Amino acid sequence: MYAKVIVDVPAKQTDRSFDYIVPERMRRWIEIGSRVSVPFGARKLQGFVVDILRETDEQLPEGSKIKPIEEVLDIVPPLTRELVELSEWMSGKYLCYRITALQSMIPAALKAKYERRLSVARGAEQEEIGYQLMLLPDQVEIVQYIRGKGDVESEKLLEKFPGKEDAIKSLVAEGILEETQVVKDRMAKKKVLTVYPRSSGILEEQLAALPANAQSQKQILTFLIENHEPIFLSQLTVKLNVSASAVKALGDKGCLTVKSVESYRDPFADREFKTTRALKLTSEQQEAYGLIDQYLRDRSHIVFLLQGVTGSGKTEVYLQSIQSCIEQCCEAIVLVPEISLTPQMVERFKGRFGDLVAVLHSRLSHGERYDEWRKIRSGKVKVVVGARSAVFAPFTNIGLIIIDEEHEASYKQEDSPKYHARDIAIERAKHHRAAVVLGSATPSLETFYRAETSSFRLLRMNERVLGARLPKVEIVDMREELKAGNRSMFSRSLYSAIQQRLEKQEQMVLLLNRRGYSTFVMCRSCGYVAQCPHCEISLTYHRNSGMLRCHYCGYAEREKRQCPDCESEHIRYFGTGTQKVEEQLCALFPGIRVIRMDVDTTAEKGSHEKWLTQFRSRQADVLLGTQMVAKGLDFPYVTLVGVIAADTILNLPDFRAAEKTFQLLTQVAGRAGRHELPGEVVIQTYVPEHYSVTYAGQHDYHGFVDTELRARKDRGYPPYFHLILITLTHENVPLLIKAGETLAGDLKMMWNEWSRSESIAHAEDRPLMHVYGPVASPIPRIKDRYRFQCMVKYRGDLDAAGMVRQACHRLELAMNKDKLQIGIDVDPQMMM
DNA sequence: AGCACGCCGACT
DNA sequence: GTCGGCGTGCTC
Repeated sequence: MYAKVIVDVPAKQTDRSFDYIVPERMRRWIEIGSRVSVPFGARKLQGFVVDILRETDEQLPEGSKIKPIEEVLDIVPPLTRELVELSEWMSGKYLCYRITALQSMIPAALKAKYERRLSVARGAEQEEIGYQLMLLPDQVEIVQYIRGKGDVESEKLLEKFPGKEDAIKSLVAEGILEETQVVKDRMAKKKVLTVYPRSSGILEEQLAALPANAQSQKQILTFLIENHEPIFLSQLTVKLNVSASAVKALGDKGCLTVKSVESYRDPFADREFKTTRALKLTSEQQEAYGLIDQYLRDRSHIVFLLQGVTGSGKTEVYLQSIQSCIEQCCEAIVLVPEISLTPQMVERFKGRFGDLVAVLHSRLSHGERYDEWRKIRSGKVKVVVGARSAVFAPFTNIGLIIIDEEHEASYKQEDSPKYHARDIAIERAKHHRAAVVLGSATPSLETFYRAETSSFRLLRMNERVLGARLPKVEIVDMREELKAGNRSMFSRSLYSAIQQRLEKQEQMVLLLNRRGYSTFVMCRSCGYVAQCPHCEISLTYHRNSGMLRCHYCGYAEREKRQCPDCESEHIRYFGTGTQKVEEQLCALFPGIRVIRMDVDTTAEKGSHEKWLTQFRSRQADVLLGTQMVAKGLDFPYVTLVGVIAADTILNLPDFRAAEKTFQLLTQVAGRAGRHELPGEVVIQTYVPEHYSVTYAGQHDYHGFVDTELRARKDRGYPPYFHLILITLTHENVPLLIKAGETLAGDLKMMWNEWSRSESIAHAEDRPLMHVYGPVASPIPRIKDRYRFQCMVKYRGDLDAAGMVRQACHRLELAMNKDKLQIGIDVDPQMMM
């Protein structure tokens, strides 16, 4: 019996399976998806079994190098066969290594940790040491130390004997010490002391026999007689306010046993969730739910786009669909953007489905995450709610996958494998014959286009559940403000709107998509602009710390009073960040209470929730922040939403800039007036005539989409063309340009050959491919490496990814040892 | 990615 | 004449 194993080495040369013999004792355990430890060259590595060959004929060809598997690392394989197959699909689609795809599917706790241990070799006898072998005193000491411990981890040994690497090395070389390698998990399973009561009869007997002064023991026995089941020691002592010694005394008397038992860490252990019932659906909701339900019952694959305006009650449709899914004995995955995975969100799911829900989000510790994951793998839960990576939940019978706020950029992973959770969800759903529900008020153009043209089914919900009206939106032209002599960052409209809320004691949300204080620092005399020395990007001024910071690599330097070039003192700070807005608010409205939320104030764990809770309980008037304040928040007393500068995203070098601006404006506008109080929105901009701003002001998604689709079609962007972005980085620019030209040239040649071999029809949708570049990336240098990129645009039935793979492969061969880095992003979200 | 093997310069 | 530099190539 052989196993094909993908080993834990993300490199081109090892990006294939290696064959291993499965020893007799492992045959009943090993499965496709098993995690194993295998010898690989001189090392021992973790790997994943991707295939098993049950060949009985084990005659190996002469000189065959095949080795046996060392160990199967889990009783239950961490991956299902379906996920193993999915990893193959992923590596083809996103051009990543197979192992990278596999690793992204398992919790970090199962990432291998490699450990080397040293022990004294058998045969190295006590007397020999120091005499026959002529060891140094240090070495004798080391050997004695190891002999005393049995074996010692290499790193620990070095800590104990610092600077003695050579002494240890020669001991190993001479065969006195032996080195073994171990593949370990990163995380131990949590063990909890648990009290197991003996039979009730024994307990009652002992209770009667207790001396009168044994109050605590009496209490414990009474409790255990009433609740005759195992209980955690810690829970028992807290509940009854007794000490562990009293429990131990009862253990000695034979009333109970205390065992260390593997347990799940439950991050919600001390939270109680109010159970909720299904709400009555509106007719729109009912219609959407009915159709989803029908597909769940038929068990046939489909993708729905559930387009509902903010406040139309999408979540209730999700909840009832999940209920139906569970009733069909299937499992459900719910993806939400990381930022909206708040306790309130979790509560809605836990409240409805209780213990059947596992929650996966980034705030969990590795251990907690692993425990939630095990509940999924073992079938203890039927629903998982989580951010992007929860799409890999190891369920075996998925009926429904929901992606809320489908248009969110955070569903795209920015490092390898650069997958999009939406693609993964659809691929998995095909396999399980499951339904996918993509929910959004402002669907991405890709999704909307597919719903309009072909494969997705569109469900619409246009009414707000509580009958609340969409808020009135005022668009303020900041150029007019300037003409009228208003040089402040608040227009007259916004100023008076804020004033009014303060008087009425209502709350407001202000959005500015830039953190820090000033966005760039320039010398008025010579034009010098403070830049990061490692990244070609201007530094942002942070007033609190008095530092200039790079938002890409974290570089920081002290603020400047004098120009470093011309020594003039005409250093000025330009642009506006959240810090500056906060300062101005406090200056203009004395006594105003502001909560600022951005990466800088929410770095600390749990601070995000802390701020929101404070704001919800009306301890502040203003919630000021970057886009993180725009998503999914729902505060009854917010009646004003102000966008300080709607153009910040619009000016980015990104073909999705208009789409993102429209989505952001629509989302924030939806924050106002969701309850009884009517809402008002003020959007400040220098380009009030831009269609992304005007359509957002009219809450007109379709108007926006029509215009934007036309623009995309004209310029050859998604959804009409697919993109592949190839980024090359190197310290040396000429070499980089040469590499880029080689790459682009190769790709163009490949396309020409392909198109010549096909009979090209002159149809609208005939396959087509364009190659652009090399050009400098929008951020031309990061961490001292220059960046150039090539862009492939293509449409139709054409294996562009395959061509890119081949071209990059060739480039790597031609330029290997030159430390050229190649990054490939299929369907990029960002053009950086 | 590591790690071993192998071929050339600065030392006892 | 040996130790060790890191270039090259392989890992079932």
